[in-house]
Amino acid sequence: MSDIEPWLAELLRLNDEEEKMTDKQIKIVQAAVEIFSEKGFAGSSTSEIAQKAGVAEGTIFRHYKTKKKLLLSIVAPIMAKLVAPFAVKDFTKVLEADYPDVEQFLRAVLRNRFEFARKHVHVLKIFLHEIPFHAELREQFKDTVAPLVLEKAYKAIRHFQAQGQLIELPPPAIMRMVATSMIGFVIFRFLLLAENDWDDELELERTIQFILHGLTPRQ
Amino acid sequence: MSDIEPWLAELLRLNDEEEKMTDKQIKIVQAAVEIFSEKGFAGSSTSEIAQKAGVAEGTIFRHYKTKKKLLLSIVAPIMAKLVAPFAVKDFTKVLEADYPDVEQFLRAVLRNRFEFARKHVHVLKIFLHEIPFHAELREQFKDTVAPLVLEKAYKAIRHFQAQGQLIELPPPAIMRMVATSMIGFVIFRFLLLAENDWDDELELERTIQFILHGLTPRQ
Amino acid sequence: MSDIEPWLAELLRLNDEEEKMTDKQIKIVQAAVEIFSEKGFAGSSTSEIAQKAGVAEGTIFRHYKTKKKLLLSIVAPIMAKLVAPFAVKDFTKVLEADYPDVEQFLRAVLRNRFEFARKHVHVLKIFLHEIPFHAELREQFKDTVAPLVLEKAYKAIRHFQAQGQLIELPPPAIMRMVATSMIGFVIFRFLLLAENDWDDELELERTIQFILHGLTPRQ
Amino acid sequence: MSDIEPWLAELLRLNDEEEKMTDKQIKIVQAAVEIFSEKGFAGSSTSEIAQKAGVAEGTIFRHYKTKKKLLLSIVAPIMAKLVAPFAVKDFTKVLEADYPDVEQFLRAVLRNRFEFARKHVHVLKIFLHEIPFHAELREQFKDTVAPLVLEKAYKAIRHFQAQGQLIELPPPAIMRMVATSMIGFVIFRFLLLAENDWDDELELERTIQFILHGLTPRQ
DNA sequence: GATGAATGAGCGTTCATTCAT
DNA sequence: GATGAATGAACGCTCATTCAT
Repeated sequence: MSDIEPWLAELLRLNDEEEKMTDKQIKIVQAAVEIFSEKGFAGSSTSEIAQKAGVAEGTIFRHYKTKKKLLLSIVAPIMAKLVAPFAVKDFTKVLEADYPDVEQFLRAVLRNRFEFARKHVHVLKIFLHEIPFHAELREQFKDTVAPLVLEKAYKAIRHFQAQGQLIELPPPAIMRMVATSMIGFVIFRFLLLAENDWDDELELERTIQFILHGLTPRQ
Repeated sequence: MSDIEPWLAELLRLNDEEEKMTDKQIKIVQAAVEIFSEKGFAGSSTSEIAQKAGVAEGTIFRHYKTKKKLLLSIVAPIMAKLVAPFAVKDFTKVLEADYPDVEQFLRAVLRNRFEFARKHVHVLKIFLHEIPFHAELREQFKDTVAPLVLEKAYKAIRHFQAQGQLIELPPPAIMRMVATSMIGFVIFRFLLLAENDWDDELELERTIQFILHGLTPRQ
Repeated sequence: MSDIEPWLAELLRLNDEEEKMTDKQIKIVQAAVEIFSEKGFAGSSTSEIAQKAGVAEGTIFRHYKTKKKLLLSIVAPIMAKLVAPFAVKDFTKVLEADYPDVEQFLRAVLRNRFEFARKHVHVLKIFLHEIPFHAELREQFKDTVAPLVLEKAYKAIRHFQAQGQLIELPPPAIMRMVATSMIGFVIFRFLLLAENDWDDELELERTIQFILHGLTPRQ
Repeated sequence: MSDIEPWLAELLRLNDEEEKMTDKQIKIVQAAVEIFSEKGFAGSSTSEIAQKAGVAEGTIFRHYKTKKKLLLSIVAPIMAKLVAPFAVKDFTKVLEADYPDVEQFLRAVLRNRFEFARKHVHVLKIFLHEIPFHAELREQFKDTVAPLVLEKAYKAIRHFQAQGQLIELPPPAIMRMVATSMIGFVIFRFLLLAENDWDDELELERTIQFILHGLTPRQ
């Protein structure tokens, strides 16, 4: 039995097909993630993936008819997972019950997605890199992922605006500020940071405070 | 004489080698920028570039010994330009003389870099895409570009903190928030935005206010 | 039980091994005939055959160790069948008893082989196509099939020449004319003809008359 | 300068592009003809052709974008050449002036096409083999080649029928008999014959007499 | 300086065949 | 007997790069 990494298991569980995956198939995905994230899709060769996975090159094509389908099988599921927290049905109830103020809500979301990013850095990196070059990904994002999360996010924004906890900017503008700061935080933390003194807790809190100060009314 | 696009002229002027560039060479760079930005470096072929540029394949290699050097000749100069505003010698004097408060300074910088981004979207897109895959670019950025701009930026931050115009966070943290919001704004505007009602002036101002509220002390 | 087509049953009966053939084996042969005849041997893939036959790829190789042996198992038997009418022992007796004149003999042979061709078009097409590329087939034809039929055919030709019913050309020449016209007729009818008004009976008779006029003495 | 074989020169002259063909290109075509005719199109590999031609594999694809286009560039021109004798404008005049009786006409055609076949055996073999598998070839044959030759042939047949030199069968039937015997002769001579005592002149004359006796009225 | 034919390594993919289950 | 995952050699084709003209 091969050592299937936890993040991979979780990502694959999405499809409910994980069961069917053979040992070799998992090794292929694992190798592909590493190599794609290191060299980019177009810069990676299937022979290199096969070698790293310890399988014959033909084996890759038995499971994924083309190199591109291998990419999509890795990258497409991440999108659903990425916005999963917003997919709950009774979103408004959750809001009211669990998050009395915007700070707690924002902190919960940021923390949760930060953990998610930590688990899936490699796949997220591939996703960010390849989305401009693959129409299928862009379409999936625009048609199914983005609308879902935006709808819920705007609902939350209007909810807190009604309570006077957020300034009266149009929800898309607020959304943009928050998303930008969140994504910027994640990119900085996982893609740029190489070394030094960095305290996740502290910086996360600073980012939250920055967003809150930027978006809450001064009394 | 070929129609050399203004942004290209400006970018190339950097090297002070513009003079030496032949008509064909300019066409090559122009074609390469278009194709690299559309398909990524690894996904582009030199033959396609040659075709779009209207030159023979060999001509590309006469001017740029390798495909990679062609990329670097396009992408490397953008880095210097990107941080040019911070390269003035008497930075402190400029600060004191021209920007009495942080809002004006931030607005000036953001506006200026926004114009720059508008001119160089394609090259910037290539730059963002390729920097993770090319050590030379990363090195150049870390060794020459980043230090210069960070030094000046920290100086400015400390300057405004000393005047009580910025909250007392460590300069790198402040820098991160501002940079994240700026870059996020630019990416959103130029890479994601497809269509709709978007007012550059308005959104720029909103972004500035967001940053300011997030980073200035409440009285 | 699979629907085994009559022509196939007849062809396979040759080997006296028909009994041993499993259901799956028959499906494999059936699929192989269709695909070989449509795309040629070299242009067909075993995986496509397996798919069309509804069996696993491995199953083909359990029964026929190589792709080529599958071809030969289909094509080799057709040769024997092709010349079967000449394989009767007391050929001269049959001639004297049943065919008083050359016209009746020729008509009988042509009709009979025409029916045979109708039944086995696909396999015959494969045979014609592959014989130049497979030494085994060529050898089998030259060493066992051709001699047998030629011997009998020459006997018949000499028999009718002795009776003054055929002109005095060397038997091989006569054989060539007849064979050419017969094969030409069959190819035209089964491989070229796409559409139109064509009356088998009429054209067959015309062909017979053409051969007879060409080869019988004018009084 | 490479030794360009005469038959190849003649075949290529068709296109009036022969001039433009490089030395290597000719070697490629020459090697392709040999290998295709020996192993069939699907059974040949481009690497083998390159090796035999003494060029790099890439060179083949610089001149012929695909393996199939290489095949077509060889096989398509033969069709036009094949029926060239019927392409003369004033066909009826030629008939009346040069061929007072059907025997002379038939002999002229047969001899001429026999010489043609001698020159182009290899390419003709490829043509015969590949026509069932390539729609382009079939279309070209049905749409442009066949109609032209049939029109002229039927004209000649009716011409000789009007003079009482041919029996009153429908021209297509007559055409079929003649074509079958001609093609059969050629195939027998060039594709089947391996060795022995065979006198071209004698056998050609026998074939002509066979056709004539089969198709001319007995007085 | 510019060309484009030529190269050969390497690409993604398919293939006939094997073998543990 | 039947399966289908696995193989790795070979396929058609593209690539960045060279060099004689």
